[in-house]
Amino acid sequence: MSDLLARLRVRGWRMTAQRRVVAEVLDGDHVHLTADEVHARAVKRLPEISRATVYNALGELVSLGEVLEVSTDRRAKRYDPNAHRPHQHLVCARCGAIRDVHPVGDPLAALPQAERFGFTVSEAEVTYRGVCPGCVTA
Amino acid sequence: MSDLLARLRVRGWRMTAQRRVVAEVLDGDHVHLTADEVHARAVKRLPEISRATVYNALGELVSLGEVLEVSTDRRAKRYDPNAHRPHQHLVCARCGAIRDVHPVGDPLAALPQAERFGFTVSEAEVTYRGVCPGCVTA
DNA sequence: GCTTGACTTGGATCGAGTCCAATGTAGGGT
DNA sequence: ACCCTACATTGGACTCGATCCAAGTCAAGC
Repeated sequence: MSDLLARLRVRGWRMTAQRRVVAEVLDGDHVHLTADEVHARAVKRLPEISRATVYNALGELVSLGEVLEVSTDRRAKRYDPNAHRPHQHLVCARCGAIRDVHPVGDPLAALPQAERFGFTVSEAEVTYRGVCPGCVTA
Repeated sequence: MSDLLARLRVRGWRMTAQRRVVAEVLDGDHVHLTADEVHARAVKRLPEISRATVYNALGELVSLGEVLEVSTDRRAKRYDPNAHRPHQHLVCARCGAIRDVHPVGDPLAALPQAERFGFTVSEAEVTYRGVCPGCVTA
């Protein structure tokens, strides 16, 4: 879909085989992969790629703002390639499945000035928790 | 303030020296301590208490609903003794300070049925991020 | 094509948390 | 008061995700 590779090249991101593969993995499915899952998929295309490189590449994509980090629990961080549109996450408490969701209104607006305690508040991150259809019936 | 110890006893929580100390630490200051910080304070009163025991006690207080777990980043979980009133958290991106805040309205209500994808949604956890007054001037 | 500064590697290391078998003890029963 | 036993504690080993590092490799500008 989105031409992540092209955008990265334009922004002067030094392109290597490893980085290309990582970017391609993320640009493919719009699921929320862990670093290890990204590594597993990357290995299929480039067997020698190391975990450290995957971590490096992911970290850079995050600081470039092309990918979002999501940590909904104490397990592995997940990487969300859908960085272009603001959204929140809905997580299944049983199986850990994650969906992007779009609540109405700006969650930041719900925090009155009096509740900001002098902070410069820049972001509101909402995690909805529940049980997904699959886990309810199972 | 809240008589955590009394409530625990009433609920049949088997009381040991270690558990008492952990409960007292949490009931004292209303700050958001990590497990290690709880342990450090507990050791002052009961030098032999082990980390594992602190983890056990904290875990039980959480499942009893007397304490909330807060993980705002990839670092250590923090424990929030203010479980009796619903609230959200405001976190300083620089120093990690946490404040309890009370946004207006129910964040759960902001998620339309169409955005729930068949999940049974039970909870909305909001983390506001920003920079605290101390870190802005520093 | 050379050069060089940036990238990659894998193995060591780290930090938070969990697990476990051995030991200790709270609290109900008598 | 004392005993029993089910439950709690201990600390050291272990897990898991992530980060660090020094040595080797390579993309891209000249």
